[in-house]
Amino acid sequence: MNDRAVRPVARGNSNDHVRRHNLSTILGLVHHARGMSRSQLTQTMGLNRSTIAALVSELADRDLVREVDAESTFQVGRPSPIVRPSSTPVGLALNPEIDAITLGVVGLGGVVLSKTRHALSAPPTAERAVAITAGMIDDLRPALDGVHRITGIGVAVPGLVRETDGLVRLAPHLNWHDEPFARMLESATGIPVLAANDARLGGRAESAFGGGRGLRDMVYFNGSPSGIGGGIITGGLPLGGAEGYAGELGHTMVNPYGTACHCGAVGCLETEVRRDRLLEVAGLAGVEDVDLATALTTSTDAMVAAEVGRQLGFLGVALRNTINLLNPRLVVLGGFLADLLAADPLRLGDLGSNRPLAASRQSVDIRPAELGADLLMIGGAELAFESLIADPAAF
Amino acid sequence: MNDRAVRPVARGNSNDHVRRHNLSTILGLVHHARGMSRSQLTQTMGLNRSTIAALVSELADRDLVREVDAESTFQVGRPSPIVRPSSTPVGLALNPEIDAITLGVVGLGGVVLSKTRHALSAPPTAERAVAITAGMIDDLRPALDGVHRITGIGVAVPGLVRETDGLVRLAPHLNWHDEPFARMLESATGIPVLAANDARLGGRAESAFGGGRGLRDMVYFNGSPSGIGGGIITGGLPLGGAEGYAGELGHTMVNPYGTACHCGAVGCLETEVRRDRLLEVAGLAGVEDVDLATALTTSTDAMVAAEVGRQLGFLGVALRNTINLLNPRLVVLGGFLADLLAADPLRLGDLGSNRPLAASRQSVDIRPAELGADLLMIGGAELAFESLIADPAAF
DNA sequence: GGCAATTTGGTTGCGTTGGCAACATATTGA
DNA sequence: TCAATATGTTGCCAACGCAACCAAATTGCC
Repeated sequence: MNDRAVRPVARGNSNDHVRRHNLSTILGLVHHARGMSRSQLTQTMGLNRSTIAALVSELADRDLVREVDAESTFQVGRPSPIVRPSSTPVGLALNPEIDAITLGVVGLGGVVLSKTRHALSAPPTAERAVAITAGMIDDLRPALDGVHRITGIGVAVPGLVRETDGLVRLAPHLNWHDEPFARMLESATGIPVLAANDARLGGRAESAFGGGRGLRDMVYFNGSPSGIGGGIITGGLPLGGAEGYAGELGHTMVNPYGTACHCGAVGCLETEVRRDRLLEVAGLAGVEDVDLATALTTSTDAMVAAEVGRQLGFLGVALRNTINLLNPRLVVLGGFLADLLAADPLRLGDLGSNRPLAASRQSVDIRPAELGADLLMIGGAELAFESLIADPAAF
Repeated sequence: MNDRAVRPVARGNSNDHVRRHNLSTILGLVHHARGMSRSQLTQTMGLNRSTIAALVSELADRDLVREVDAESTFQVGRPSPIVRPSSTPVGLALNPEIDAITLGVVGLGGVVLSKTRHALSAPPTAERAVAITAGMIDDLRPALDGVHRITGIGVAVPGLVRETDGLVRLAPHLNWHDEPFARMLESATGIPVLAANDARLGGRAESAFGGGRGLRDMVYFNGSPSGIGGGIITGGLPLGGAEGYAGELGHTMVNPYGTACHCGAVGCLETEVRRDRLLEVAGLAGVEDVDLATALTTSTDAMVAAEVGRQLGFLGVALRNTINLLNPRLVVLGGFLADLLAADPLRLGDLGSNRPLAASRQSVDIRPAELGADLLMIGGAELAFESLIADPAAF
């Protein structure tokens, strides 16, 4: 591992890049804010009015944004037209799981237009997942043709994904090992495919449209039935690391005398903090459509309180490490970790003997996720929109 | 903490910015590579020859770089002149410690031109540190005047520093609490001052001129007599977090049954992995100028081996967490952690029951620091050069 | 030693592009 | 009607890419 890759950061900038950058910035702002007035754009970007007008009109010509008259601004002066994302471009978001494959059609602004769930009796192989997805997309096509344009497919994978090429290194519950899933789906559908870890995409979604809107530094912890993952945003950008494996919060060591984890280590967060154990002590094992949060908050059972306390203790260790390491402005807890937070909100606010350094602690908020069931659809679509937003003129 | 700061990332780009960006990129490349040929610059930046020539000549006019003839390139064709950083601009690097204040004069390219150590009998107050530093700078001025130009002062503080304004939140060993050190030194000297945590600056130095050259994702662990700190580089940039407190690797939980730490938590890395304990078991407590690495590697004492093993175990926990969280290409161990690594290099290569996820583990190297005693001078100077490199035309 | 091949530099001028300032105009609330 | 805010249009300027020319320096072959 001595390749010493020359960093491609050092790029020269030319006039071409300027326009690309400006178009990209406008589309990104409009996408994430779901619409802004032209004067707001002018202010935010610090460019001239005429320049903004020209840029917006180019985006409108390409049907990437639409200008609509503002209604009742309640302020003096000529009203500035609102620039909204066009509904023409859509991203497809895919989430293969052990018991189903979910495909979403998502518009700019993170609007989920439709969501289709294909139930499965057994975990699919990569080949089968590709075939099923291709079929689902074919079924969608009549409804999309002529109205929408697909910009790409973003896959939220419950496992480790090499983001450079979408190789699924390991998805333990799907039993996928080194499957070049993105490439496979790309050749089956002819649509550009990007893939990433599901929790990382959840983090991007929360950052763009959830509790992390406008924040440059946040961490998302996702608690799923099969484990704990995470997504980190620093400096306003998702933190990927060398190959896109960053954010594995579930494998933080929280208990040296804990259980052995499938990853080969001992006492990982995800071996100690588990949804199934909470269901078990709450007497909800096997029940469908459980409301874990209310079950935990209303329980008077000492066993439940003990297990909640135990798990919050371990979660606190991971929070402490993460806050010390990354100094985020916000930590978002999603999935069953939000239920755990609801069960004892004060516990994580203080963190007791797991206190991060005072300075970092004072500037951080710990909150439940705002986005619900559409989280992974929105996150996946962020991937699908990535190249569109990076260079709108190319579309 | 609900300020929801609007991210100032969304900046428009104008033609002015293009030139600024290009000048900055060239100066940054030349600084970090300590010289590149013009044709290399042309290739790396992807701009036209004439453009590079014009940009380089502007930098040369401002005496920020110098073009010298290349000697013996061993390849056909007209040799391309080497663009080297000029020695005129210098950054001052300051490192206040409990027993001394060290001030360095550093040229572009990270070349330490001089280093002055002012020994102290007791830890200085912030006021006294400012006064001493101002005196040291006055003493330097005759030698600098007419030859060098000071671009700024970068302070490496052994404590938590709010990087936005250089407020020292807490430097436990200096006993500083909320001292606006950067502002104080700025008004005393009239020179722009930036301050940051010492380990973070060490990480920047290793990233720019040490083992991390050219790598976009690395982590630096620094083991000092007073504790363990760290610096993180992701995507080629130092990771600061919301207020610049990121990188506190010393407060990762490694032992839930460990010692209480001054930070209020229990079992932090820096309470379990300590230089003084190593010195003690090696029978070197109180000895001056110890060579801990050789002492540890040559020792046949079982006590020494046991303590080394114990500490490497805890260090392994922190490494595992960090590698899982950040997926770095390289982990650099500095200070006494490098000695610990030397004592048993294989142990950290494997990490045993503290194995990071296979994918992240396969792509990471763990190596000792390359930069020696000048580490903090070089890191501090990086701060001092920051504004110069960001906008060379302003100087 | 001489010559071709190769690589890069120096200079100039042209064309393209994007951003900005200035002017005139439109819309709204008080 | 006025003040405030915003848009539309036009002409100018700065920066860069590129092409074309010539010059320079080096290697390697004859």
